[in-house]
Amino acid sequence: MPGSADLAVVLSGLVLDVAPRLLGAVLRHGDVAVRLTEVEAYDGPNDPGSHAARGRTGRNAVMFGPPAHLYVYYIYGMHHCANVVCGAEGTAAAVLLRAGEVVAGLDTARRRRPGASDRDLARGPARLCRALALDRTHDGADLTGAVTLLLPETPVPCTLVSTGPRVGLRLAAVRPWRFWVTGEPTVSTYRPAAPRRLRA
DNA sequence: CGACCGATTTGCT
DNA sequence: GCAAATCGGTCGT
Repeated sequence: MPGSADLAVVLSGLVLDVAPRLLGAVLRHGDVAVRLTEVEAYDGPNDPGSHAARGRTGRNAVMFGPPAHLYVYYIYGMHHCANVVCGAEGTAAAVLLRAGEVVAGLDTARRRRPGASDRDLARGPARLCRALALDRTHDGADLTGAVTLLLPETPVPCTLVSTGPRVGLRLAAVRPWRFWVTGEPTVSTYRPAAPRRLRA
């Protein structure tokens, strides 16, 4: 039976091994809980698509810290996205939590996402943060306090895990480091990275 | 200090 | 299908 002590051990592994093991895990904040159905791996400074690609900065410092902590960043002036820090301390690997299914606190999640269908409540990285009310104040939080992560008792079998290119990146999007539970309706729709607008 | 741009979502055409 | 919304991180002058 996986206790909280095991979490950091599991997450300290190689990010490509850890990412699929997060599928089916339950992330809880307050009364809202989300079962993860889609994640994306980022491999620290070795990965051109990672926030850590250009070394440690004020924003990404948490990525360089110990595993089993939350890295939450703010983007596009209006959205938050949450990652779970993986790998040994100093490796700066992380797994972006792209989508999930709300399995508890449905009413609270619906209030936070007015107009959204239940399926869409946490379908997308920024939507997931909105449903769980995660923001920059949770950056660096360990996963045993206000926010918890519970690994599945039995991992989602690899026959039910699909992989594909990462979403929304300009660089290295082609690496098949996105993992999702095959057939899950809460998985976000694939969108290739937007082409750069030509400058006049 | 100024300019550029992003691991997105939403709404309108 | 496409562009707007909106701001902090990062880099160049």
